[in-house]
Amino acid sequence: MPTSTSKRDHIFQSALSLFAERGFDATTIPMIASDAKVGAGTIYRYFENKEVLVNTLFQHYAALFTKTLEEDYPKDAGIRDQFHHLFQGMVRFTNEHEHALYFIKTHNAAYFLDETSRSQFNHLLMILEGFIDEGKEKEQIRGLPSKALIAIIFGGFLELFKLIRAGEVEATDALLAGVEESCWDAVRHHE
Amino acid sequence: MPTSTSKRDHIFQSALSLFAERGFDATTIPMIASDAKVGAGTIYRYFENKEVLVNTLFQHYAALFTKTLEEDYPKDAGIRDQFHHLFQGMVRFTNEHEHALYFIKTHNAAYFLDETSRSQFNHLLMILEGFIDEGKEKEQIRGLPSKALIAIIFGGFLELFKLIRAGEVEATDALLAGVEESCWDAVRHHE
Amino acid sequence: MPTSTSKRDHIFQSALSLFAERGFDATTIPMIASDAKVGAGTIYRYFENKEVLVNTLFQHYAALFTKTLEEDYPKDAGIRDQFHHLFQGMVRFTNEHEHALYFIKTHNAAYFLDETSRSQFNHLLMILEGFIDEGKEKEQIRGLPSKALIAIIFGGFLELFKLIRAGEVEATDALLAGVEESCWDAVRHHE
Amino acid sequence: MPTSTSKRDHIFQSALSLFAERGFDATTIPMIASDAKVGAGTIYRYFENKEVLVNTLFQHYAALFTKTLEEDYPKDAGIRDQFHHLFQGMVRFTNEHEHALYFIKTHNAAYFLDETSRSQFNHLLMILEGFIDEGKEKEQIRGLPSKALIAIIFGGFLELFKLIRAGEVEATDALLAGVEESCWDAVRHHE
DNA sequence: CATGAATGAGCGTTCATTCAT
DNA sequence: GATGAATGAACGCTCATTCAT
Repeated sequence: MPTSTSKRDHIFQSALSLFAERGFDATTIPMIASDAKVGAGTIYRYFENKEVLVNTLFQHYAALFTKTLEEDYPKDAGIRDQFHHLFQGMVRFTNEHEHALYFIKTHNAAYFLDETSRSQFNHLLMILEGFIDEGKEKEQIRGLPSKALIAIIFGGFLELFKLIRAGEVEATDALLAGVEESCWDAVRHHE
Repeated sequence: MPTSTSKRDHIFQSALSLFAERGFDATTIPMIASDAKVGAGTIYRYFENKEVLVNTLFQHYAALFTKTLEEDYPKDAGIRDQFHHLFQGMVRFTNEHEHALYFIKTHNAAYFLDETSRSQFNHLLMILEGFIDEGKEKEQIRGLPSKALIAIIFGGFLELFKLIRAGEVEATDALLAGVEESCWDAVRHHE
Repeated sequence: MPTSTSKRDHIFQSALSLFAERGFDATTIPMIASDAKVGAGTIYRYFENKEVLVNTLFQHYAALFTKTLEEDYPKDAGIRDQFHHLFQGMVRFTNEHEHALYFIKTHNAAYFLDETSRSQFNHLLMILEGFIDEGKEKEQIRGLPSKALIAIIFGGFLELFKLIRAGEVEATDALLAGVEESCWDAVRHHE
Repeated sequence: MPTSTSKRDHIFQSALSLFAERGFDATTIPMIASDAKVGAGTIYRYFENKEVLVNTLFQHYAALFTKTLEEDYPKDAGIRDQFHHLFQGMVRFTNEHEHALYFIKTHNAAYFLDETSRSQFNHLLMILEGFIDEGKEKEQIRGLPSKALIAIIFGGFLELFKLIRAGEVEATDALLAGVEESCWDAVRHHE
């Protein structure tokens, strides 16, 4: 059992959930260290400094999320099916990595992100924008700024998962389907 | 016009715009003081400490926003008109208090908010939920968790205003109407 | 009585004597603060950081020493009189600024000196080298590398003052004259 | 050839050259370990801690230098020949142990030296003082504090070797002889 | 024996807060 | 009241030292 790998993982996980819950600036290295049950100095064996840590984290989960969205993407299906694929990707990804999407959403414009992180995030945006632009061309998605439409989708989705985590709502298939439908109605073209 | 009142106001305004632009943790007291053109010590004449300042600010604008939404609320009009009233309230409020809604949205789950701030924010949510619940009863709003529906509305609205501030989009009436329609479609009941 | 000026001076003096006694790397900011009887943070009101402090110190005393050497320099006198002037300058300077010359000598090649400090020191060296080169031309100073000759003069002089400070030797005029004569014999041309 | 002895030697040599080049405080244990091609922990098998290491090093080379000066000392020769012997000893010692004399000279007053190191260094000084005192008695060396005279000799010699190492000067026999002569003139009695 | 991952004390530095003016 | 110089706790980070392997 490789101890060092598990230590790096502990640090990674603690940093992810603390950054997601409190934000980068309000999360201290001692906090991460104590949450990960390692000495403060140990963090620096695995990450050059706090900014490298947050960028590594960001890139890792942005890439993972991108992969989730791209995998088995139904290129030739209808817009609605493609939307379903994307929405299901968010659901699956959030189930597997509890804080990751919230962390990405709340930190994607932060001052400390490096070029790699920004372009990683842009790649992610472009996938979503590509979908939306294609839908606009086919007149199946309404003619609003893509970023606003993406924000609506993310906003609704993340809020839903906050409620689920808080136990205020149960994550039934019906609920998920309902929110998907709501988001879809927000973006689709109505005659 | 009493000087001290205007000093308090300067501090208030500077704090609001700095918290909105940089976040609570990245905003220092000297920054606020210099932006407000007062000495750093002066801030402590009006606010016990930084957390009291941010909470006062939060409560003030949450209350003001609440008031804006409640004022002239068309109790007896149809759901769609009520929705329009609320959406227009957001527009008006943002025009009058540029950074306030963004500040509220980005700080409403922060670790430093006290009980009063949290309940103030809950009160705001409850107004919106009241509207949504009434709509659900009349089967004109879809049967989803109210908080998720509110998130979608806020999300879309704020994203729109970010784009406008960034100059990526022009704030035409048509655009505002389009986003209002999108948000409405996200929440309204479709047969 | 301007308190702040005296605080800056206390910091300056404490830093000078600690850097001279322990060296830059072994001197901590808390040490300087406690020696100067100020809070650690106070040092940063007057000096941007530790490197700026040491460079300010270096430049200040290098300039002062330069001035001492240049003042009333007997341009038209003989080499021996010029040497006497320089040696007396060292004596006077060290009496007025106990640790300064030792600090300059031990830190003049340090990695943390900035361009200004280095050129300040080069200017000082050039004065001494100018004297030596002139003497070499007149065949009154021996044909050895100027830097080696300067080192001998400084070395003897500083060692003398260490002994005086340690109380191992009394600073009589006779002693000073003797050391001056020894240094002079080390550099002068003998037939 | 026992491995452990060679490891200790590697550590010793690496520590010597790093301390001489960068100074005690700027030299880290990992630096020494990596230069010596051993693990950082291994250093602690041979030396209790960093201060013990530097003291051991200091005492070792101070003793070796002492031995070099004492070996074949021409007790019955004239003062000038004895001086030549000592000066040649410095040359030989520096050729055999490149950084040792510079390390001794730059660290002989350091805060971390223990009593043994200080007395070892005093012993070295006393040998030189013995020579000087004898010369003073015979009125062949001038009547100045011995330590000041020794400083001049060391100062000139080390400055010479710095220039040689820096490539600013070529180490010819003529140069060595010239510096020896300069130092001798600094200490010898002139009528 | 030798290693290097792990630790935490202590560094340089910032900034919320106090208080003499 | 208003100020900003002064403070020191706490930050991000380094490195001497330990100890499980």
